[in-house]
Parts: sequence; structure tokens; C-alpha cells
Amino acid sequence: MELELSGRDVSSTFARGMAVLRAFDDTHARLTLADISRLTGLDRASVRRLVLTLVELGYAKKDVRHFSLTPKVLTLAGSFLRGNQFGTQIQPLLNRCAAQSNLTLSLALVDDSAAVYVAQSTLHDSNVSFGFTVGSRLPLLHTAIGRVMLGFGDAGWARAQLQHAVFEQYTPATIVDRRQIGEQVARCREQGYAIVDGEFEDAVSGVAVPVGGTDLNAVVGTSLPSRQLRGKSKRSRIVEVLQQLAVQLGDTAAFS
Amino acid sequence: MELELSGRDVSSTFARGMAVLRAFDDTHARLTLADISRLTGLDRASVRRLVLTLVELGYAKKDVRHFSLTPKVLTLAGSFLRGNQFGTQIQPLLNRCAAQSNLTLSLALVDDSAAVYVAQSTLHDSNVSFGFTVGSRLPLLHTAIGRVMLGFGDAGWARAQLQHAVFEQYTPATIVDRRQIGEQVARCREQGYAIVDGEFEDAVSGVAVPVGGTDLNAVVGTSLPSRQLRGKSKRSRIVEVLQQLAVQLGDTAAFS
DNA sequence: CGAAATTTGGTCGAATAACGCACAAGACAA
DNA sequence: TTGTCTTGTGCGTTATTCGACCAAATTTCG
Repeated sequence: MELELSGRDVSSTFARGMAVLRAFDDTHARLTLADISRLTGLDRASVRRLVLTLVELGYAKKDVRHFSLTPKVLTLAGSFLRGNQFGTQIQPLLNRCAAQSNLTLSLALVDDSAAVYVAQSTLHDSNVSFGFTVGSRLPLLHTAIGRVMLGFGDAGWARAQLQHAVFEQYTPATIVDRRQIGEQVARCREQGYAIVDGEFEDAVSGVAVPVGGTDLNAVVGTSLPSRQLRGKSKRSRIVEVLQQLAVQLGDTAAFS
Repeated sequence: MELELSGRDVSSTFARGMAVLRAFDDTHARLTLADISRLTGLDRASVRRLVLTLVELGYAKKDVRHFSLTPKVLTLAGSFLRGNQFGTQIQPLLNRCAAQSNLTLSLALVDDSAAVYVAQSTLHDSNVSFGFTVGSRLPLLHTAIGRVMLGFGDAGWARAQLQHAVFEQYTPATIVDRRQIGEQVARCREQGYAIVDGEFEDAVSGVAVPVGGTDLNAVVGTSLPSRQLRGKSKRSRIVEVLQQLAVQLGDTAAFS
């Protein structure tokens, strides 16, 4: 899965265990011991002990020969969310704004080389769903949320991300030129928001603005079908809504 | 935190690491090494290596002497949610139903001795928030969702939960009599739904119905201020809405 | 205010536990 | 059957544990 890490201050056993836990992802909900062994690069004997430990702790369950995660893994996320007052402070703001603006809103935080969704408020009178959930990871380079993170996050980090990123052609519209993306990020920093059209998913556009001051790593954005983003007045209305929400979010305890 | 587990098939190191990860909860978002040591019962030297491993892996960060979780822990939950098609199938159903019924809907799964929220659809035109998030744990005995789980889950498991549960007086209305709760659960099984008034939070009521057949462990419910639940017609309307939603949810891939 | 008492993070090393290779046995398809 | 998959198990090598110890930071108290 990825390279070994060693050192006196790191427990490789625990790290291996977390690798086993992470082997379960979107496309691998049910895994056998051998599957996990292949995905993690660990030998089967170790994988067996580690995954049985997860079962013992209640984070996974065994179904004959297949292992899968249990809802208990959600409690780990819940601790983070409630500990940072997302349930009581952030979510109500998103909900109210979504109701007033009729937009699908998402709040994301930086996690190393990706944006992670931490809260969402979905549009009630729409059957459209982009399939994202809390914990979804988005690429930094080809989404509006990611480009705002690059534009308003730590400059050194952003440069490193841009230089070392592995490009992937998600759609025909995906920009795969490093310099061109750098320009887009710079432009986003100037104008205070980012709009990206169909570079990550076909016919889906994103609009995003930063939350809090510079150097802060939260971004609020919206996803919508590209055809709904025609016209300059529509775009500026959406940006205004997001910026107003960003101010409210920046005033909460979580971002101070 | 809890008793040691030993055996040839479990890795106690990994189990200890998970105990460290779980030490971070709602009320303990920021912890020092010594804090974690006290909460988990592990010695400081081990805690140090385990928590530094979490930092190395990106799940925690160190702020001088305090450790806290990073958004990366949400990715663990995200794998479970998307792997079980919650983003694409479950969430849209909840959203549509919430829009039509004007209710705050929650889907929960059984996790050992608690109900865990796995999806929510929030009420847009309300400023009320009960502070629950994905991953929130609810008691089985004193919530509508929990009582439906007891009534429609595995009978042996339900009996064990009822007998061994530690009672807590959340509000003045909390029923603390084991037999009385057993009757409530039985009544809930007969009528096919549960209504609980202010036993978990003051002036907050819950309504819940089972998803899928018996022996299945998912429940959909709603929370609302108790005063909004006056009147028999209002109650039956809400139950009908939930039952209709439960049928739709039961038809999805996740519950088959 | 300043010194004593406590608590903190970090290090060392012998006892202990885990890793992972190699082997064995069961399940399934051809 | 044969071949290829799977999961379970000894056992030597390697990693981790956790008490004891130290120094620094923090708190308590005279």
C-alpha cells in the first residue's frame, strides 16, 4: 500500500493495524484475509491477527471468510465532529444557508494532499446527489474547493502540492498542465473564490470560497450541474452567498 | 478505560493503539500524553509511541503538548459510508422525504450496546439542532430509535441489553424501571413503531420505525420538540411518513 | 515572591509480545 | 484427480512494552 515507516518513536504494529483498517475503502467494502494482505503488502499471518483484533474491538465483523467494517468506525469520526462543535454550530449554519439559497453546500478541511468533506447540507428539492459523504476525499488540483485551499493555504505547502502532484485525467476538461493550474490558483487567490467547470466530474461545476483568514485551511463550496451555472449574474450571486456563509462560519468557535 | 484483552489471535499493541484513538471523544478533543495515559490506563511511554504513530500517519496532530485529531479520521468513516452506498442511495431518499414531510430524519444502525447515527437529513427551515452528527451514539433504552432496535433486533441480544444495561437518569421523565422499559419495547414491537417523550433530552421527542425485516438492525427516526407532537393525527401522520420511508430504504442495495 | 512539590515529556533496557517465513490442511474449479 | 486458491499454526528473529529514571515545566504553598 505504501512504504514502511520505522523509528523509535513509531509503533509499526499500530501503523500496520491502521493500514489494515484503511484497506477497506469505497471499492473494497468486503475483503478476505488474502485481499487485505495484497492491498497492504503485509503477510497473511499478521493481517489475520490485526483484523481479528478489529473484530474483537467491534470495528469489523467476519462473515464466513469475508471481513467488513461495522458502523462503529463512524464513532471515531463522530468524536472529531462533535469535539469541534460541528453538530451544534456548523451544521445549523449550513442548513439555514442551504434553505435560503437553494444550494448544495459542503464544508471541507485540508488533509495533507486532499480536501476532506467534514459537513454537508443537501438540497431537499433535488434528486441530484453527487455521491459525496462526510469523509469523502477530493483532489486539490481539479476541484474548486481544492484550488481555494491551494490559493489560501500555506504557500510552501501549496507549492509542494502543485509540484509533486500526480495528475489524473478525470474528464476531457481536466487541466493537466502544472503551469496552467498554478495560474488558476493565483487567479483564485486574487478574486477570492474559485469556479471549476467539469474538471473532476463531467457536467458538474464547483464554486468555493475560503473560510477564516488566510493560512486557515477550511473551505466552503457548492456543487451543481454545469448548466445551472450559466450567466454572470448567477455566478456572482452564488459567490456572494458563499462568502456570506464563510463569514458566519469564520465567527464560530471552531475557527478562531 | 476498559479491561485488557489477550489471546493468541489478537494484537494487544493494535488494540492499545485503538484505545488511544478512542480516548479522543466529545469532551476530550485536546489531550496531553498524561491525559491519554489516564484515560486509557496505559503507561505514558507506550501512549507516547502510539500517539506519535497517529501523528506520523496523519490522524492526529501535535500542538506543543496537546494532541488532537485531524479531519483524516473522517476518511475511515467515509469508506464505510460510501462502501455501503450511503452517499448515492440512502442520503437522497432521506433528503426527499425530509423535504416532503418537513421532518428531521435520522438513520441509525446497531452497534453493540448503542445506536449509531449513520445518516441524517436536516430540516432546512428550522434553527433547531439537536447536536447529533454522523457517528453519534444514542442509548438503546431511552430513545425511540433504541427501543425499535430492541423490539425488532435479535431477541437474545435485546434481552441481554435490557438486563445488563446501566441506567442513567437523563431527564426527570427517564424510565429507570427495567420491567417498564421491557413493556414499552414489547408494545413498540406490536404496534410497529416507538414514540418516546423527553426521556433522553428534555422537551425532545422521538419517533422511530424499523427498516427491513425483523432481525435487521437499521432504524429510521425523527427528533422534534415535544410540543410539536401533540395530537393523535399528527403522530400517526409522522409514523406513516417514516414507515413509507422505511420501505424505500429497505429496497436499497444496502439492506438486502 | 521563590523554593519545594508535583506533574510533565522523554530515554533506557530487560522481559515480553508480535512479525513473518515456511509449512500444513481445507475449499473450490477445471 | 491436479492445480490454485484459501485460512490456520510453529518458531526463530525482530519489535514493543512498561517499570524506573532524569530533566524540564508547571503548580503549590510558605
